[in-house]
Amino acid sequence: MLGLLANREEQSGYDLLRTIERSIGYMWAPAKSGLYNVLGRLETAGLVAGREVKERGPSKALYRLTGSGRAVLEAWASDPALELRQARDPFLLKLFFSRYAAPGAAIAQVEAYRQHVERLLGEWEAQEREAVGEGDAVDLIALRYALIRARSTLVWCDETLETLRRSNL
Amino acid sequence: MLGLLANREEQSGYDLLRTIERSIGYMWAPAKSGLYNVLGRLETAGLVAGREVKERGPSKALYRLTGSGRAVLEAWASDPALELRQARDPFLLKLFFSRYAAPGAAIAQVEAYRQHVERLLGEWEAQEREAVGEGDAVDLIALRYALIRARSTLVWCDETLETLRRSNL
DNA sequence: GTCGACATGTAACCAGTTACATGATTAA
DNA sequence: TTAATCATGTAACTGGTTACATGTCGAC
Repeated sequence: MLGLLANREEQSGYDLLRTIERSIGYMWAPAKSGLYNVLGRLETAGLVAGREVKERGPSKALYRLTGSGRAVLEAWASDPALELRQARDPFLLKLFFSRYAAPGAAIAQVEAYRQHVERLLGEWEAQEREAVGEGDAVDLIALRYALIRARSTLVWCDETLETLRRSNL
Repeated sequence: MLGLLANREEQSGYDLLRTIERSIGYMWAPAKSGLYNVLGRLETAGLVAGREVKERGPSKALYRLTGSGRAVLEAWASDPALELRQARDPFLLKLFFSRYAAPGAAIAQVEAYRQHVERLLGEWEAQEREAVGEGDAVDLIALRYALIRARSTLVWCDETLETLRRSNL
């Protein structure tokens, strides 16, 4: 949240939701209620400052980053400690236990997954084309991660489908 | 849990923890307390049956899958619906906001991440060699997913490090 | 006599979700 | 007049986590 507020002057919770959709949505997208919740807690902590605004449309609160908010953001971004979290993929877990599935189920699942990844890849490639226009190299680094992963996932899907078909699963 | 109990006769919570470590640990590994908790709830639901055992060592409960447990497992494994969850990667998020980081911080983070992924890759490759010996093709499918991802992540790390060094970040 | 593996849990907390609730304004 | 977009939240729940608590047994 702090990062999203850092280079833009004043955004409402609603604005932030759309900013997220257009930028980091593919790696971090909170639920609406959660976003408003953290915004409130950040304000209480003095890391962001909000002001009420009433102009054409329902009234809203516009938030900006405070000095201590920026300090916290910079400390976090500079901290070299890796925050690792287990990559939990329910699709993969189900596939692992596909020996207990009905015949053909594993193939159907991988095919559906492949289609899903292909759709995501298309979206991210579109985002990449936009970002290249804006010349924002850092945005691209994170996006390229998603792209590379998606492409190798497709390779894995094809390999896996072949394996499954050969063993009649 | 049901899947892990399906092809093994009777395991204790402790046994399951080690089974997880050796098999699906790289994609799903609950905390101890959580595991005992779900085991209890599965028993209440009648999906697993436990019996108390006292033999050299502290007393323990051995669980086996019940008939309805197996039915639930098979239904889940056969269900073609994709359970998708957002891949949230705090490392990537931090990198995205590395413009607010101290000079050199981004490079240090990617280097640490690269090292971490390389270590994981080594573990998984060892696991792969073991599994090939046992000829378990389905275990390998899931593991190959992790391997392919890890390898492409390393490619991305190198590409990213070069980009960062060129732009003096 | 103390270390490590075996073995099981409780309590408190945390990050985040879904479902629900409310309402203003604008465009078709 | 109806739907879409703007705008903000509460309550309940879910799927976990960490820290703590307790103890047995064998090996060295």
